[in-house]
Amino acid sequence: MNSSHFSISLHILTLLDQVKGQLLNSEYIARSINCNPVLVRKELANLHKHGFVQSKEGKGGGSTLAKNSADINLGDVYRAVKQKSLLGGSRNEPNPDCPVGRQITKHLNDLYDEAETALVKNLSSKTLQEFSAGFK
Amino acid sequence: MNSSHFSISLHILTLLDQVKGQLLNSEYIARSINCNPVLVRKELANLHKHGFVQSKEGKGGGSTLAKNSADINLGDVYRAVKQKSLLGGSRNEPNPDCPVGRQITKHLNDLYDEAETALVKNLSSKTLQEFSAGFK
DNA sequence: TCATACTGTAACTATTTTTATTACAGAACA
DNA sequence: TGTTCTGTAATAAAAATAGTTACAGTATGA
Repeated sequence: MNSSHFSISLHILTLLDQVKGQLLNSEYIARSINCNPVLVRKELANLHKHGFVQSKEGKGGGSTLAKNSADINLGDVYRAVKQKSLLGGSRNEPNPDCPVGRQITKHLNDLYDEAETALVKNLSSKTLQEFSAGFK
Repeated sequence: MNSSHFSISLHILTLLDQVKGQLLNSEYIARSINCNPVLVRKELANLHKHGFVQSKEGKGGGSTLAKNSADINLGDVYRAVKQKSLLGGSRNEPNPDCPVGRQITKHLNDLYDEAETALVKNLSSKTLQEFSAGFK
């Protein structure tokens, strides 16, 4: 993927959890993250698509969590946010005339899938509520 | 890190294991990977620094494994190759005036460290020999 | 009903990161 | 002593990422 998506999404979700149902707009969130509001809105669009947040358009609008933070686990967030494999994905095709080059993409993908599964499993053991509770 | 480093390093190590002690030069390796030979030499320099390969300069030179592939595990390779945290690392500092912004970097880093440890543990359960044996 | 303040999205620009290229000194070899 | 490598630096090109501008559509309330 691109790791900052996950950071930004988690930052957003944490903010939304902290304010308990209050609507936050993209400008406010962007100031906390210190990034562009459009980037926040794009990230929110993705979180919305995956059912983590609800948004309200128009004046006084903003976003809020669509479910209880205890029911959101970080592995699910990771999967929702993920765009491409964490490892892997070189831009050049290895040489098909080389026995190693011909097969390595598949072998690497298998390896990466397994490794990433282990990572996601770890993340899945934590809820947003737990993560958010660490902030005082 | 930058995931292609790991892919390239593993590709190199696999090639070196396949030819069992024969010296391979960076040009040959680069053709299999389909990348620039200088990139291969840089990657080899790092693998050399971490004791995975030996190199011989001069005419007829090249590289070879510095130890038995059964004694190289993929978690160690990952750690040798890793340059920065897999997740995390956004380029802007979150807002220190926001309670969430002020603390999130640390919280994210802790989270990422644990998740990455799970991933490395998975990789560590596999040796280069096993990986390389998958190629026929 | 109209000004205001949002979201959602697209198009474009800027910045940063990654990869490729060029170049060359020094090593080993025949 | 010419050739073929490594090792490394400097630079250029390409790709990925983030930021900006712009604007249509939606809700709000004076």
